[in-house]
Amino acid sequence: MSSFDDIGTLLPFDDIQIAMNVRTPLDLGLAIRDRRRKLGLSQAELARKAGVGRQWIVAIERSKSRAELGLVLRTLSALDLRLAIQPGDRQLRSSDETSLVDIDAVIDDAREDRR
Amino acid sequence: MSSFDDIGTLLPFDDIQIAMNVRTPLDLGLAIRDRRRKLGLSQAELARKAGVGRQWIVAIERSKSRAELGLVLRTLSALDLRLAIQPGDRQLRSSDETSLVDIDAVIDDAREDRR
DNA sequence: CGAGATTGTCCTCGTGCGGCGACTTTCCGG
DNA sequence: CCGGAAAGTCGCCGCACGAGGACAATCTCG
Repeated sequence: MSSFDDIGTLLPFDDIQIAMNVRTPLDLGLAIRDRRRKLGLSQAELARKAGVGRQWIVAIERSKSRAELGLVLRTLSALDLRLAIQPGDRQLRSSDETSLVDIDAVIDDAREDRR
Repeated sequence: MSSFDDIGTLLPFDDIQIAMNVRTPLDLGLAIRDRRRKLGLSQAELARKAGVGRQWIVAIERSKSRAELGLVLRTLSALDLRLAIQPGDRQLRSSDETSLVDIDAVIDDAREDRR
């Protein structure tokens, strides 16, 4: 799991992160942990502010693949982080037949459950 | 610092969306539907490419609050969309006591299940 | 070195997700 | 105006989520 795939995970942790791509749950976990620490919050505090269980924070920070969206959004909000959708790199036209993900790769991907 | 106070939700659907903020599951649903349409994909096709059930696409496009993160990421990937985390507007210092979300608001928020 | 906080694990339990099949309804072209 | 595709609904079912309690590791200070 190379930390630096592309643009993701860059923008060091020094002070502020300008932006960070989220391709996998791992990316998200790192971002959350990083931010939480910077804000000087404990997992318990963040959990309370975000309205989730403390356990859940632990799990999400360690790249929980199947966390539910609502909680993620609340957590990010509690950390004063924003989620943005941007167009990907691949420039596809209307009826481009690019095999985006495809079932095969997905099944493979589905294998990566925990950790 | 951020020159763009509210980059969210702007940038119409005309051709391309430069960026769109995701504050709620609804935002996500709209973005997905919009993008899918532009790519000329049916829900079934997208479902197959993203490796999710067709039902799930229906649900997510109509703002499903509790969808799981992994599927969302796969779907966005299938649509060639990127998720990015950005610092929020609120500039908090280390031990800022800003009541971010707080349990009360959360319970309230939890009420908004479907639609 | 010990006390308290912080983090991580294990467990149980209830609730709902997500996939799938089967329809129904809406949309759209010819 | 008809027929087929796309979109949406309903029900069933297995399985994992997420909360919370109890504890075990760390960490951090005084």
